[in-house]
Amino acid sequence: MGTQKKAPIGRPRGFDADEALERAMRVFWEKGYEGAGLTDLTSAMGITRTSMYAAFGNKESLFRKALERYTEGPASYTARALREPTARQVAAAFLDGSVRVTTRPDCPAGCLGVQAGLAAGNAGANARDTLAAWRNDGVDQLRDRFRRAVDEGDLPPDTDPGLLARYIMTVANGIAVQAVSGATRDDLQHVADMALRNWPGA
Amino acid sequence: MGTQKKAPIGRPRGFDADEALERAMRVFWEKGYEGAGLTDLTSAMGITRTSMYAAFGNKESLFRKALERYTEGPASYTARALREPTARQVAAAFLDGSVRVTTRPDCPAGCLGVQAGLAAGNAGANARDTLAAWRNDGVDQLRDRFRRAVDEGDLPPDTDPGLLARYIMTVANGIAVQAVSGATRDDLQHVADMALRNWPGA
DNA sequence: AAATATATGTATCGATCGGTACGGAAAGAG
DNA sequence: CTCTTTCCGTACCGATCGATACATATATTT
Repeated sequence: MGTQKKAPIGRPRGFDADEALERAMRVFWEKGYEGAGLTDLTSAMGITRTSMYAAFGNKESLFRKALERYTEGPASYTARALREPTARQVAAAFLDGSVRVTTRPDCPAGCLGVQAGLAAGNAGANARDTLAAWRNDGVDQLRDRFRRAVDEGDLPPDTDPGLLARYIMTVANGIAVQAVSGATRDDLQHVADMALRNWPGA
Repeated sequence: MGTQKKAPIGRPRGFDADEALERAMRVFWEKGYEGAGLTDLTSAMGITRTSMYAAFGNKESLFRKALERYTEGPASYTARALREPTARQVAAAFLDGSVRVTTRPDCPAGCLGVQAGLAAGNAGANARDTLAAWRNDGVDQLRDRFRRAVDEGDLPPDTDPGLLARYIMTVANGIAVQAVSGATRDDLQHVADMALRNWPGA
């Protein structure tokens, strides 16, 4: 008994959709939304155009799913950082995570959420807006967490949680740009440390 | 006597090349290298494809010239900042300039040197590398200036000029990303101020 | 077995990409 | 004037863009 998964009707797909999405994420990460062609994507995914469209809809929705996977995979340090006990530890974990992810030797340099589409033509406008919303969502999450820290007395009462969140995200975004410019992990870890030397209240 | 400019032989061009380059720069700034099509560029420049190729070579060299114009125009705050008397003032002028340029109401949001091509496909690889070199050149200039400040006793002798330069550029790059994410000039000015609170030695 | 439903592979669509061939137009040189 | 040089406008090139039509293959359902 229990929920036995019934085999879906029709011919089963001949590839692992998760694995294919992972590959697509890497391509978007490395080449950006507009720079990643369907040929790049499908050849990296190991499937044909037809299979991609059947499984993921179109390029734009493939990109959105790839961004979700990025959020829950490489960028999961964000959610972990938010659970740190103090605001200072939240900020440190967030920046350290940014440094590590943007300089992983087995992944493209930089951050998918930044470099996949800061500026775009008509074809990439939706992806660009999706990414801007993604980044702003990160700021909001940090702000809410810092607001709680103020309420709890973890941060001084005159602290501006929104400003602090914007500041941390700004440094993280800058780290992503520097990573794709060739800065090393050591370089950026020192930058992240320096960015936290002016932490309020301590 | 004197250098009297002799009219060039052949039909004179019917447009202002500087003005056309300025327009092209705006398009690259707004849409990025890959996102800016020849149709976007030439229609904004007010000239035909043929005239563009005759005057600027091709898309890539047009982009390089547009980046030079950006350096000497909107991004000229960098050269001015480097001439400030103290390292602290250099850093403050550089970040303030970043904030102002990336949030000008009459220009696209963000920084051309960042958003025009962080990630790119094969077609934009050269532009991406050109931009990375441009950003790294900025870091080098800041580092040299801070190194001089250490020599002059303006900064403590144990200061790492390269780290300080990387830090300032990281914040500036992050400001550019945040500007294109919708952050306001006030938001980012506060971020810039916060980034300088941990200035070494004072 | 036949019927149905989904996946795959090929071959291609119209649109757009960056780049150009070619002929006419507008200037100086003779 | 004619000749030469350069610029401009049209019309077009092959390549690539994202997306699809169609036939075939492989599964479940009846």
